[in-house]
Amino acid sequence: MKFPVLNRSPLFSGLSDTEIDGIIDSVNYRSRSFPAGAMVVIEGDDISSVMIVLSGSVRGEMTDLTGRTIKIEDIHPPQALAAAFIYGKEARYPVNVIANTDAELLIIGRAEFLTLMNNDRRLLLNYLTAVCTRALFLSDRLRFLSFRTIREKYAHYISSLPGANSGRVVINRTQQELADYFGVTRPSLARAVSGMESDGLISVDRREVRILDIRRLSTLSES
Amino acid sequence: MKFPVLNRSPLFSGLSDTEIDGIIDSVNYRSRSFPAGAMVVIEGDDISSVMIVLSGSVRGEMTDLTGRTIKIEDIHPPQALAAAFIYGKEARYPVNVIANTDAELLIIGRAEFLTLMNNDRRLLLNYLTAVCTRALFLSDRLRFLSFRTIREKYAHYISSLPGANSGRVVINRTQQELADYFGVTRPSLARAVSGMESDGLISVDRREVRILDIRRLSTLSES
DNA sequence: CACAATTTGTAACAAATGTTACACTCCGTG
DNA sequence: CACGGAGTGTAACATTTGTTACAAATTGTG
Repeated sequence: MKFPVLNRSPLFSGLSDTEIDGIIDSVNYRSRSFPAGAMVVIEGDDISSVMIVLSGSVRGEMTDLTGRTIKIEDIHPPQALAAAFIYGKEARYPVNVIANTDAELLIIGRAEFLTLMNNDRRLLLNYLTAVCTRALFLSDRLRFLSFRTIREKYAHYISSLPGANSGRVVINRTQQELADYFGVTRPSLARAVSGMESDGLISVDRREVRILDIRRLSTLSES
Repeated sequence: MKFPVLNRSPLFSGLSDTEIDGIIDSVNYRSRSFPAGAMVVIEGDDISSVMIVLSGSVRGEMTDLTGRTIKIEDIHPPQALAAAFIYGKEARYPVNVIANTDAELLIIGRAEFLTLMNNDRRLLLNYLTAVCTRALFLSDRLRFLSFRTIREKYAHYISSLPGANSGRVVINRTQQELADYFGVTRPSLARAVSGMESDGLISVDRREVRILDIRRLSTLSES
């Protein structure tokens, strides 16, 4: 097999090694090596290809106005770069991508990847699943960040958990993880939660929350 | 033509009326009428079909813990419901959808719509463009909401506008629109901007902004 | 059981933002 | 020109959140 790592990619899941080889060979692909530290793509570049990390690792970095960089995330084989953006209107890379180590990337033009998807329904469904799941994830995050107060975020969060109707839910994250999820600091979250408890809205025992006053819980943002 | 409104849908753009008819007829579709006020889908329902509004209009509504509803958006012909989520893992409607007026919806099963896309490359590309563009939009919004301070959001916003390199940009939105985009109130935005001006970071004349001190502009969040 | 690491609760103060209200400029209209 | 609306600048005060620090509770481990 040419690129053995691909059979662990969600994009090619359900396909045999032979089929993957056949698909890759049927198209005009390139593979390109980058030495450690090399720029793979520059923020603002047009996204014209699917780029899949085959070996090594790369990282996304945002650039500050002064040129200072902030690391966003590492991308390891067999993940793809900006997979959910490829066919977007005027899609551009939102960040710089730099090789952490010597790295090799598989590059397939966007039109040719479209042909591949057209020829294999499983590949198409795999890609659609990836993009739609990403959109779901982003939309979910956006909902929580758009709530103003921590109380609102917390109220909506616990009411979305299984068991909310029965008035008793269990949060399966640490407070720190939940705070990160909400985009707030942990002490602030703890303060908001204990405030809601002393207001009689909920009753908290560590990760177990009982909903005491549904009506006020939902209207707290207006009072 | 069976459903004339479809030729104005981005999903079918580039296809002739005859082709659209052919595509629809080749698949097992349903069209369903809802009287004004009827529930079209319930929050949490599995997304198993593509649903396109053919006539009338429907609205998305979030439900509060008490049952109070908050209107999210209206959906008019020929828009689709939750188009970017259809193929997501365990995709569920994030909101209730209710008919504003008597409304008719075209319903095509998700697997069958996949077949349609497999048979027509233009349809496939149209759908991919829609989903990816949506992911881009969500990702962009998420970036701004994840900046802590208004100054940071504003700094990143103006530095992403054309002309930022020349040190002079023009914002083509009202202050109110920009404040909504950032998820803050207008007076707060105005205060942050005038604070940055009196700190010598920028010079503002209504919608025209000159960048005076790029270095400090990007480090303001740490001071 | 003793111990360390993790997680959570809480407090005091600083910083940022929301809220409300009002004045001012710009611009189109009668 | 007078008028009104839209957009903007600004101020005072309340509220919320961040920051920092430390204590208490829980969990895992030898």
